[in-house]
Amino acid sequence: MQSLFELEAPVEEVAPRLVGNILVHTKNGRTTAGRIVEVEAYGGQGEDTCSHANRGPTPRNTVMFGPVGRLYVYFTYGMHYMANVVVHPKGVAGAVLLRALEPLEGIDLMQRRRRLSDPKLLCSGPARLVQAMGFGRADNGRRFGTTRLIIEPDGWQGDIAIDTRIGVNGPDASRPWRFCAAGSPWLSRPIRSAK
DNA sequence: CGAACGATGTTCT
DNA sequence: GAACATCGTTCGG
Repeated sequence: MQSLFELEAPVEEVAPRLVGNILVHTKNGRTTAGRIVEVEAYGGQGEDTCSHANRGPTPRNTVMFGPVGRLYVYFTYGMHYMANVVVHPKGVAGAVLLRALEPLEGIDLMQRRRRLSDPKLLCSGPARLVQAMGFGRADNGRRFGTTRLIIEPDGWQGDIAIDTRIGVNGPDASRPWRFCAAGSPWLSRPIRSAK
């Protein structure tokens, strides 16, 4: 990723721009990669009741407040990790949750990590893609832009489908902050808003 | 099909 | 003590 895609902008503007780019992770000499097809935006302190950052900094969410271009990994539901790209719009916290990838490279390794062969189930969900890509707690705060962790532009030009975020509650749950590659067969769930 | 639910443990009130 | 940015399985129509 050359210029971090101008990540220092409002998170709801950065999030759709990340769709179509390729997430690349190299671990123990093996590379897995996938096209980002689904993301969600999460805002800063006092801006978004659905965001971990809403109530201010805590031990868990410190990476969200930190420098731009880092990976924010957290643990939830007693068994799952999820990963975000940290965005830094004008000094406030913000992050883009990675919700689904189209598997492109290292699919055999993804299948081993997931203990599944069905390609549709490898990266179509925030906890699934984290497992397939080999992310974990140790990757919280890791910088993008090294050979180990890259977001690669790819010239992808497709339509963005917009929806409300999945699995959140509260006043801001109805914000249209879920951004998907329109028509992609790799989404975690279908687009609902077109109903 | 879709809806319901249990697993499982960290985080914050 | 409750909630949790989920997943995989089971159950019902």
